[in-house]
Amino acid sequence: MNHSRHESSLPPHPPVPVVLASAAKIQSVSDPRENQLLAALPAVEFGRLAALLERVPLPLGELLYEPGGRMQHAYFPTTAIISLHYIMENGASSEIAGVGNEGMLGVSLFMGGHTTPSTAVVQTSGYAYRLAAPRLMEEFNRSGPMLRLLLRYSQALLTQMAQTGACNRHHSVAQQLCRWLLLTLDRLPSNDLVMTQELIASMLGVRRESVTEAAGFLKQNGVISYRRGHITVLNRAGLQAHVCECYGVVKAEFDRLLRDAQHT
Amino acid sequence: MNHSRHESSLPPHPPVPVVLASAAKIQSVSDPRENQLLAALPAVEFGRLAALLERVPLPLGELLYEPGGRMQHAYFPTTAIISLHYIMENGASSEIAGVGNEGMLGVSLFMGGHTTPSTAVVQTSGYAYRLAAPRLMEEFNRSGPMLRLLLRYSQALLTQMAQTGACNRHHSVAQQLCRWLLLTLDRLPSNDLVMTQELIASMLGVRRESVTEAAGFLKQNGVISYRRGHITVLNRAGLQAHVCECYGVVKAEFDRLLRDAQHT
DNA sequence: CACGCTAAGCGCGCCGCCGCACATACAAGA
DNA sequence: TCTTGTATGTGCGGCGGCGCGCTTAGCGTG
Repeated sequence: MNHSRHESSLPPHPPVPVVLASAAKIQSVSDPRENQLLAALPAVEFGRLAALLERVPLPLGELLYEPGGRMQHAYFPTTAIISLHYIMENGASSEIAGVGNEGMLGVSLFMGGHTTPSTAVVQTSGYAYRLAAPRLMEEFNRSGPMLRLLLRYSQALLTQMAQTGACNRHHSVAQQLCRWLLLTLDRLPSNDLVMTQELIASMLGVRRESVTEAAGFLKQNGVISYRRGHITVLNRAGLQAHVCECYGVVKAEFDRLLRDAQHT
Repeated sequence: MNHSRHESSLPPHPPVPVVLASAAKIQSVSDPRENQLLAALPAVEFGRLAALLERVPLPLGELLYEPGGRMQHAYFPTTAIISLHYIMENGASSEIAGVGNEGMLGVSLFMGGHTTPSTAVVQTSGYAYRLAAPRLMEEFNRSGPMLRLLLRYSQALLTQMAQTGACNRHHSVAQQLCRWLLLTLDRLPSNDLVMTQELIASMLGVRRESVTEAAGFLKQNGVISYRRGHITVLNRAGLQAHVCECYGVVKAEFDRLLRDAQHT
């Protein structure tokens, strides 16, 4: 059910250099295949790319892309999570999609627009492999597995965005918080997220106090616990009991993507 | 500014066979290039496709796709408008994107998922050219202008979805109504839309009464007028005065798509 | 021409979320 | 240990949108 690669066997994050707290597998072998898209590539294609991939640390809050900018790299997160935001003229913001080890940042590179109106910011610190835009395009233009994989991922991303939009309209803050926590959990090796309520609020596009209330509710039910900047999920099933259907739809689409990718 | 191909020079729709009311250009030459994507194709590619395109009438309300189904054709609307919906478990629905003569229905065909969780229904009756899925794929797989054009369109669609999602979160029903009217207007040859408030409500994902209220406000300001099932825009600038930024962003992205397509 | 269907208008009370203004913690650094 | 910054908790009034039930009115049909 949980498609993350390891259970909660990791030690809790050291509290101090928060920025690198999630660079969990520092002492383990670092392998681009921790990213599931890269892992889904056939050996030939992966071999071609492996030497071109550059492992980079992504500290919390780093801006990877701003509207109007020009992207130089695609990013394939392994332990990091990147959040795609919209920031509206009045300053209000919403997350429109998240990118973790199941995906990549930079679909606009091969979609051809070169720019998007969204902002990309690191939501959970960690590592990613990045690939220079021209290298990505070379591989994409071979019209082989890479093209098919990236297009397939784009569709999953599309689904995520559409579902998030509908969820914004029809579901409560508590439901959306559950959705967000579950999606984030699926991208993390542990049950502990380094995250303030304020940040979550800006993701969901709601008031910080609304998050406090929803989080308080979950805490009372023993689903989560938290302290200053950390949230620990105690009971995953509890989250699933309160979440709306949107989580399941998005999750199913990502699962399908990776299943399909087996026979690419 | 208004990129529709003709001004409001058409006669008002005949009231009776509402279903075909917008098949406005029945007596004029029918040309696939009324669809702007097809028009943007270089002559060679267009020539290859022209014989494979089949002109079909799309009556109001026709379901072109349902979740879990398998799409057999891509549709390139000329006078019709297709709406992509999400229908949630509790029956609530939201439009996540619209497709008019600026685009196509069926990106999932070449994205590779073959299915999407959304529903496609005819929002404004009219005509479209359809292309059998295998024919679309053959052209797409030539990795030529068609591929680049469709990918570029996918990105515009992505932008539209993301923007709609954020708009759902942060803007009022009145603003969203203006956005919806303007986007629809841009896809129509006239200023008259055949549309009940009930239908608009289900698109925006709000109560019918909320639409009534917003529409009443616009009517009082002389921006629109309406009667049973028809809405006429009297003052386009008035709509733009009340709309949120979201319209402009989506519009700009479509314009950019078509501008880029010139040098494809 | 009268009927009936359906679109549109209206008025409740209600609820969820907002915006604001505070009051409390907690944790890092001096 | 004390200070200070920041994260979290809480309580208010207000408002936008909901759900409901009902009325009014346009339009096609018989």
